[in-house]
Amino acid sequence: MKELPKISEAELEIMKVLWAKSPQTANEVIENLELMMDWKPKTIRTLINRLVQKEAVSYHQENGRMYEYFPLVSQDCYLQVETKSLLNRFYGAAFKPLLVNFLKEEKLSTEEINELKRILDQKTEENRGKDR
Amino acid sequence: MKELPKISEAELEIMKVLWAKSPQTANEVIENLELMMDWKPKTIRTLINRLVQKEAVSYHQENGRMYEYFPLVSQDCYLQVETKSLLNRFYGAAFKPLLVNFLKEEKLSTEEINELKRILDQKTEENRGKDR
DNA sequence: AGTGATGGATTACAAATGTAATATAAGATA
DNA sequence: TATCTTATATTACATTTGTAATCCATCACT
Repeated sequence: MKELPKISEAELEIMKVLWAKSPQTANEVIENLELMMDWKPKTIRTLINRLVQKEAVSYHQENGRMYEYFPLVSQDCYLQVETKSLLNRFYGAAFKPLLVNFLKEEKLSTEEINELKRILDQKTEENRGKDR
Repeated sequence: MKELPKISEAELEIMKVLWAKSPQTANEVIENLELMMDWKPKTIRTLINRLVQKEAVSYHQENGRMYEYFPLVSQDCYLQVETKSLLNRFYGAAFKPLLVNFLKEEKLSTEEINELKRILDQKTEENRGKDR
């Protein structure tokens, strides 16, 4: 249970790129992001460096002079923490209203609904015997 | 569809207090928060003022010289926006993985599971005929 | 070897945020 | 009415974030 570094909005874009594929050189990350984000290359390098400082990202210098960057925190881990944080910010741990709101608001395809139901069924199973 | 003001982490604590009960005077808000937050009264007033500037909160001067503050944005509205924002930050609108992760991680009581299933059933109904 | 290009390190600077203190004005009090 | 309280308004200042530009070292080329 290590402390997760606080990753800002802009920095998160970098993380997403590295989560999608890693390691990547700074230039690769820049190439990926320039399209979407309209950021200057220098800006992107700054963000990468900040992530390194925060120990959310690290790098090694495999072959040449260029670094290859890779994430130190997993997307899963981060998502969990962020989700809980959203919850806590709102309800102090009462997650259900969020979920309910969430489900009601989103337009889900029949297939998606079925997948979610399957997950819920599985949780019902998990509860059987423990939950009484 | 008005633009929702960006509410910071600390400011959100104020909002929570006002969402729980409003209107409240600054002093009431302070009383509520000093326990939880270990903030100086002046700090809390600053936060309230910033929320007023951002038009997330307003006030009227009902009886005495003290203002009574109340939220201008509803918790529901804010929660929706924030949830979508969390989604977008992670998946760029592909919400399903979040939901799945969410459901998997949380320990739900049987009753809660059933409530969620009911909602999903209802959505299945809504989709019938439209979704094919 | 000298020079230019380029990656990485350092520095810059405004806006937002966290965290208050000081100043002011208007009731409460003597 | 002069003064003290106290609520509100204004100001302060460090840190984080967004958004880069400049500096420095090294590799590539002539």
